[in-house]
Amino acid sequence: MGAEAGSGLRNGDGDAGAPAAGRPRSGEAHRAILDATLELLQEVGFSALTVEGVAGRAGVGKATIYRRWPSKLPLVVEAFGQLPAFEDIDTGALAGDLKAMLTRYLEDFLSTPLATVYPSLVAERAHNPELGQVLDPVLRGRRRPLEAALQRAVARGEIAPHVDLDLAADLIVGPIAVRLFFRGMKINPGMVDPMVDLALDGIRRSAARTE
Amino acid sequence: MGAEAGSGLRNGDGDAGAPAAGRPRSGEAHRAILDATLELLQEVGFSALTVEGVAGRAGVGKATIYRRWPSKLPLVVEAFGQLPAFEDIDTGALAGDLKAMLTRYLEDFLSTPLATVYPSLVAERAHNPELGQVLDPVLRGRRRPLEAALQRAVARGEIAPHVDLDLAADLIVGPIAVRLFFRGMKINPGMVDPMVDLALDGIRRSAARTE
DNA sequence: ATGATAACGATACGTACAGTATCGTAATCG
DNA sequence: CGATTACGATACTGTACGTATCGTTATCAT
Repeated sequence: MGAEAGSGLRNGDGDAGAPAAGRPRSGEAHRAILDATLELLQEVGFSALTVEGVAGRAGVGKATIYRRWPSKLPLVVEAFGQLPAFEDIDTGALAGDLKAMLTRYLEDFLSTPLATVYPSLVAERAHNPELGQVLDPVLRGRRRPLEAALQRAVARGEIAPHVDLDLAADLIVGPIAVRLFFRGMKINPGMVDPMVDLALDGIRRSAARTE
Repeated sequence: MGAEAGSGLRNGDGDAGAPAAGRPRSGEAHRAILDATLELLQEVGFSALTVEGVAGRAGVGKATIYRRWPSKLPLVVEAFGQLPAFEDIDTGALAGDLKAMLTRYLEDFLSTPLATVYPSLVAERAHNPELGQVLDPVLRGRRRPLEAALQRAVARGEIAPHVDLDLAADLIVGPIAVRLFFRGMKINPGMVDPMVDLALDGIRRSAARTE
């Protein structure tokens, strides 16, 4: 459950300390398994991914996989952790930061299996609390750059100090999540600018009192 | 693929027209299957739901299920269609409408399997285009009341006429979707008001010019 | 060197479930 | 009343999970 290899009883390559008797685990096999997992996730998606398929693609026995990961799910979680997340970009202004970061992130969705793996893990977590405990820290780390940009904006005075930044981050990411996962819309980098602008300025007409 | 029973070649109970020879399909069995599907979805979630389990719970043979739905997925889609969606509430003001509708909707998440079924279907659709064609119209219908409330606000002058209402709806729903599905947060009706307020007013400080 | 240990790829196995096919039975139409 | 079709039940095939067991190979301790 650590940040390293998972829940195997042995150490793969990093994390020296215990000497360990017998043949050490092959870091090469470890990487081959994760690479094959990502490849197959991209090709067939999560639900059609089989451990036997991963073993075959990686040139590895099934036991070698089950020796490291207790089931298909933790394996996919670890492979998912290697996919790109938000990357912090500091343009000096909130709107510029957000637009640059989101544009970059959406590009990753076109070149990686993020678009299929992400919802699969989320769906599994919906009725699998254990997965949540492993997945949530990963997801939280992925959006930290977004929170950093918002904090810079507070320091700059662009955001009022009382604003809930956690909620603000959800407001920024929300429309993308909805369109990508719930509505299956194609990803178009041109949709980023109006999205960010609306989240920053709000839906309601600012210069009109209703009554 | 219609709005009725799915893709069976016979008609269940509604839609008179063809006389049909032989024993008619049992509407009772139809309902028992859908009810059992929803029960099991709530109990074990989507991925652990088996057609055999549904048949057993419904007191029905497996063939009776496959005679009406070609596979597990369309069955779940139809069961999903019976779950509650947004309900239009007109309070006379945009903020009131949205807060009331979202509060009501979140309550439904606590009393139905919405919270597990929704992400499961979405995940499956991510790498299953056929499902998207069946699911998307259902999802679009579910949020129509939300769009209606936004249109009323435009007519009232609460929203500037040039605002993209489709995007605005995503901005309203986004934070809930993110928190519920991606972050696995508990549902708290008290989170609705600040959520709506932030989406309406925007993240950026309105009375401050950055430079 | 050599023996103990453990991972390696390969493969066989038991279990579970999807989806199909086939029972004998029951309901509806002409 | 006979033709037709759905019914619940059950047997069947195929696939994939997860476990166990091959003989082999790499590393450590002696």
